[in-house]
Amino acid sequence: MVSTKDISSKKRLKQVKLFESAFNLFLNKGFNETAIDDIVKDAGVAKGTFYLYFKDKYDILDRLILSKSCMVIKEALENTREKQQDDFIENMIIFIDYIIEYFKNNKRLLKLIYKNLSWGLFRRALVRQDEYEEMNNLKNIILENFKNKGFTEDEIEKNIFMIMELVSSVTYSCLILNEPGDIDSMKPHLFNAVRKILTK
Amino acid sequence: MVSTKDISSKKRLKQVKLFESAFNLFLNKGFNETAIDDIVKDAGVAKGTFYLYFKDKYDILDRLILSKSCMVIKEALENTREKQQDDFIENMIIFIDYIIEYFKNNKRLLKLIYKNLSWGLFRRALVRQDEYEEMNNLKNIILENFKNKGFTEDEIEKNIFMIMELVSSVTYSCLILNEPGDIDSMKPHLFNAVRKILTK
Amino acid sequence: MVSTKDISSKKRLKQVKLFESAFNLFLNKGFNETAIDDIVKDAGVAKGTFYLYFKDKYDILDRLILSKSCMVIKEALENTREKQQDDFIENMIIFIDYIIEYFKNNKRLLKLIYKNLSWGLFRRALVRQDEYEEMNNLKNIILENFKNKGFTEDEIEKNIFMIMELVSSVTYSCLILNEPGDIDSMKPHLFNAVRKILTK
Amino acid sequence: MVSTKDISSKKRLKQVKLFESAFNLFLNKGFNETAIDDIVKDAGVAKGTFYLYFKDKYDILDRLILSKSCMVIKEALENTREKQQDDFIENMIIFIDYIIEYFKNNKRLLKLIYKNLSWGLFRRALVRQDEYEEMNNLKNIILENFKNKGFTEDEIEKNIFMIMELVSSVTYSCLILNEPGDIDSMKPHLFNAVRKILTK
DNA sequence: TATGAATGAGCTTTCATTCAT
DNA sequence: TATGAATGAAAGCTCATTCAT
Repeated sequence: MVSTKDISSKKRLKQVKLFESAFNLFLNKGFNETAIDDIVKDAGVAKGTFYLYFKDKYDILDRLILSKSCMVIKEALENTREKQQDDFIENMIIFIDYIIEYFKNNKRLLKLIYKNLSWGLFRRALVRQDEYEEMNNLKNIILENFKNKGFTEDEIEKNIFMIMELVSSVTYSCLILNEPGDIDSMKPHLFNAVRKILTK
Repeated sequence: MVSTKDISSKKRLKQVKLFESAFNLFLNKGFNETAIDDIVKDAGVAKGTFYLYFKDKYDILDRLILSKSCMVIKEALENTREKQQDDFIENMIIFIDYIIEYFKNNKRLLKLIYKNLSWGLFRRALVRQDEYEEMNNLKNIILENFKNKGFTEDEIEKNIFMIMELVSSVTYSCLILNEPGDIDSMKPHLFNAVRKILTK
Repeated sequence: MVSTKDISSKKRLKQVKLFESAFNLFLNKGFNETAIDDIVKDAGVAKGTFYLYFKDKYDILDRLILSKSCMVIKEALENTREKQQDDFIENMIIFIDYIIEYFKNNKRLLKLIYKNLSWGLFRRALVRQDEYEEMNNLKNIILENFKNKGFTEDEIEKNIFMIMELVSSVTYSCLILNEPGDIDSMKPHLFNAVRKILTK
Repeated sequence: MVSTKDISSKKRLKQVKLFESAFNLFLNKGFNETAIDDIVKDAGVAKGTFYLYFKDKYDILDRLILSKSCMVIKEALENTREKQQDDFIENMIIFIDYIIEYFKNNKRLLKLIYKNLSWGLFRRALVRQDEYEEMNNLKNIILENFKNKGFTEDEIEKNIFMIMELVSSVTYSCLILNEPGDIDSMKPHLFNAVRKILTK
């Protein structure tokens, strides 16, 4: 006899398999170069099954990007909490550095999610409070600390947004296009800029 | 009697027509949604003629982006020279503001060239000295002035690069995604960040 | 109710229809003059269906040639066995004559498969033992008999090869190009040559 | 002042250049893979000029094959006359061996002209008495000698035709397809077959 | 004679999506 | 839920040939 939970698991299994197959193929072949056919063959399910769980190729990509981005940000936040400093600006630098180092080792993931690694995503990730309660707490701590420095809440949000845009855009350019050079020689200037932006 | 120049003009005419048709279609329908068929029909030439002048759809896009970006940058530089201030940081702000305002009125162009409006492109534009001699002069003036402020040449290049990335990325996000809000309420913070980055 | 076999049959039906359409069109219009479009229209299936069953136009041609060649050779072998003589050389002549007569009535087929009607094909046909068990038996009998005549196995293979090349090439020339004349006035000389080659 | 002959030479020059370019490209890229565009670019003339001298791509191929085949046959005949033996069958073997050895060193040429290297071509070559007077003399000698052996003229022509077909077809198969093996291990059997056919 | 820009029908191939089972 | 055969519009691109100059 099979329990309801087992059926649900079995059902979920195909979805998970499709998700993983799509992820691997997008990373290795690229999004445009991957056909639905490739995904279902890799996942070992029928073509129709794909459309049972996902609207289309862009649907699975979006979900993939959200999932992977959340993971990276969560990791970065956890790492920052572990190494927590007194100076909140330095915590920000640690957070940024973790993300940069992560993508240095996962360039293909960076390529895939680049266009969506932004404040918007960050916000979406923070909103999913059921999954990331802890993130929310941390976020509040960050906000609190900047307020103490004399920033308004609007200023904080906009500055964080700008920093996210700056960092992701520079990281992408250095790691993927090697423009204007390698990320390591860029880091001091980037961190410097971040520090300046965050200083009243 | 038809002069050699006229023949050459006639020849060029089709290329120009293709260029314009592609530009309009890319803007209105989007790049992926525009077929070569659409371009040649709009230009009123045969399909083969397209391949006489362009390698493929990406070739015409690249040339389009380069051409339009150069134009915007040139305009911005000219405008900056006209309104030239004593303070070079303020000149930079004027330059940036011009570009932002330009794209505020040409959102679809921004969408099209976003991924390529970067320092790399700027550099390519500057390199075309025959076309943009004046730009080169201005660039030298800028470099000279920052050196006086105590920046090394490396610092200048990297900071300008970061500012370009920051500005383009924030402009795109605000104008196209309206994220985290409208560009006008972002501007003060953005300009503030730029000023901080450019201050020793 | 539809059995599994019926579903499979239905599936196969389109492939068979494509096969037949391609065969007729190749015969009547020629290979190069036949477009995939022509084939699918004639078969009454969608273009994509063609690529479900065949890699490309050359794939269907190859399979067509193999199938038709096997058929002719099989018929010729069966006919030879029916009219079997004591003298093995005469059996060979009967075999050859059957093939010549066959193509006399199917000149367009000869045109289509000529380049591939060779010892290589013959060997491939013989190898398909599951489909042509009887052919294998006959082949063994032939080999056995020539060995008795004092030929080495190497000699037999090479002589059979040469005869196949000679016959197919002369048949093609006479039937298709009428060069140097009609096949019937060529036959005595051709058979004579074959007899000489097969005589120690 | 330019003489009529010079103009004619100049005119001929482009034709010759086209001929040579086509030959090299057909050999190196293959006939189907060579576009008229490739030929005219290589020859350094305009596209329209091609159609001034040749009907189409097949026209230039035909002329190429005829020209090159005549050359090979002429060389083979000259070589045979030099090494002339008393036995006319052995002269035939020398003639055949020369052609085989020639193509062993020019496999790509063999590939190109194979379908047309036949008795028909041989006859066409012999017919061009103005260009190949000597060939005609030799041909007559051959005919004379076989008549002495008791062959009718019809028998001679048909046997020579069969031998040409046999040799070219076997040579092609061995050299290009390596089927059923290399040409050198085939030669003894081939020459043996030729001798048998030519023996009353 | 010579040019070469222009043609445009034609090609093969892809692939997201559907739907009867 | 799950299948996978079938679809067919649409894509990018080629190239022999023409013709005004």
